[in-house]
Amino acid sequence: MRISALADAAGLPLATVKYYLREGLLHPGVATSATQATYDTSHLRRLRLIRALTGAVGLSVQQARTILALVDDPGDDLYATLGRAVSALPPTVAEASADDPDPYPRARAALEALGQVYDPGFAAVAQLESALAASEAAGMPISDERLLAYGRRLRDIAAFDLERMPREPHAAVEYTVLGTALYEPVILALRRLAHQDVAARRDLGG
Amino acid sequence: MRISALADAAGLPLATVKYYLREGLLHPGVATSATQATYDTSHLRRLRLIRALTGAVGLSVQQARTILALVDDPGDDLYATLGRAVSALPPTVAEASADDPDPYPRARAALEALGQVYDPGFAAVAQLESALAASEAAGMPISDERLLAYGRRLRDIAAFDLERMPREPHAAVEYTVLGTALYEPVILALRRLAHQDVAARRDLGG
DNA sequence: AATATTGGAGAGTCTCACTATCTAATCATG
DNA sequence: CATGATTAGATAGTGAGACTCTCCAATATT
Repeated sequence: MRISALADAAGLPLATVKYYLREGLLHPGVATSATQATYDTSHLRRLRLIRALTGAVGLSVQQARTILALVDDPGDDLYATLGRAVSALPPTVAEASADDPDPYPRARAALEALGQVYDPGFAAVAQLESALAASEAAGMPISDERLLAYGRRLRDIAAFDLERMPREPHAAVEYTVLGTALYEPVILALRRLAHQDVAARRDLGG
Repeated sequence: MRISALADAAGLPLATVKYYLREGLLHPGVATSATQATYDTSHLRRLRLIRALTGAVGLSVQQARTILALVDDPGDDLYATLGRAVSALPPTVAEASADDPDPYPRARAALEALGQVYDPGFAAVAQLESALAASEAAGMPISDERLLAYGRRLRDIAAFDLERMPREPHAAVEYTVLGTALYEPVILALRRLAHQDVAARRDLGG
């Protein structure tokens, strides 16, 4: 398959495919001459993944590149790889100053209330802190009760996710990293729909 | 309070505050002369809300303006208002062509499996469709089992949210619209942290 | 032989979210 | 009350990001 056929198959403008090649999101085809290369289904699959990440998930090209690089070339430590993936995901959050003894007080309190480990090195802790701070600043702080309600259900979801993790290391990384990113929009959409559904039922009931 | 004091209090550059005024995100102060106006704590609160929406929640200025307009001036129909808010939230999704008999097949099947109402006019349905399609295109389709697992927990979360809704209509709209947007980053961060926690426990246990 | 396509590089475009500059009027202060 | 600082409001400029276009020489295809 030549590049224009690839672009057609993916439903993308040729110029965009060339752009992704240039940016290193898409691996080059096999060169057959100075002005020709062939592409296969791996390129097509990759393009679909790129569009899923930059589209529905809402990543920038830079963020998508980071995620793709982790999937392509995971280290031997699933933990560290997941950590790197999470810190590439939005929201991007400023790094805490090294000398702050308690950089994420809200997140620390929240995790203690939930009985979960608090590791300030994990990017999601900073993300939680900024999300809690934003809610508070906007005048809608999150109560402990709400935190517990949310935390318990999300823990169930996370447990479900991990139960399905493939055993083979490379597949496990791919599943974990992509599953974290790709399923987030599903989760948000389901919550929004559940609001509607629960409200509808409540009204009908009385 | 004058505009520079307001900017200082909010921790924002003066030029940015002026920009929000121009864009209609921030209501004008009370003019005391041709070149002077005074601002109060309502302006400060609004600035904090704007930054929460454009920062942690990740909305564009245009999206934030839509959300803020809904909170400021809700219709008498909470349903319709929530619907408008949801369609202002990312991901932005293309409208289905009017003559398509089944524009959201994946979302329809999903909601049927969950036993929830399927209303193709609700923006979150289109968002769910695009999230499911993206997962599928990326090679990680969502099984019914997973959908049920997620759906049940998110329904619990939604039920919790609605139980806490204030009675007074204006407050209810504010709570619902802002709660939908502001708590989403919290939910994503908690899931990411739960992955880490569950994985850690699993490793310790076996 | 004539026409089309390609890889690769560079430049152009469009949107966004600010950020800066300017002007005339008004304030604050010594 | 003179003088420097601020202000509202308008216009213009900036830098990043994600494409999109144009070129060119070298093949491919017909």
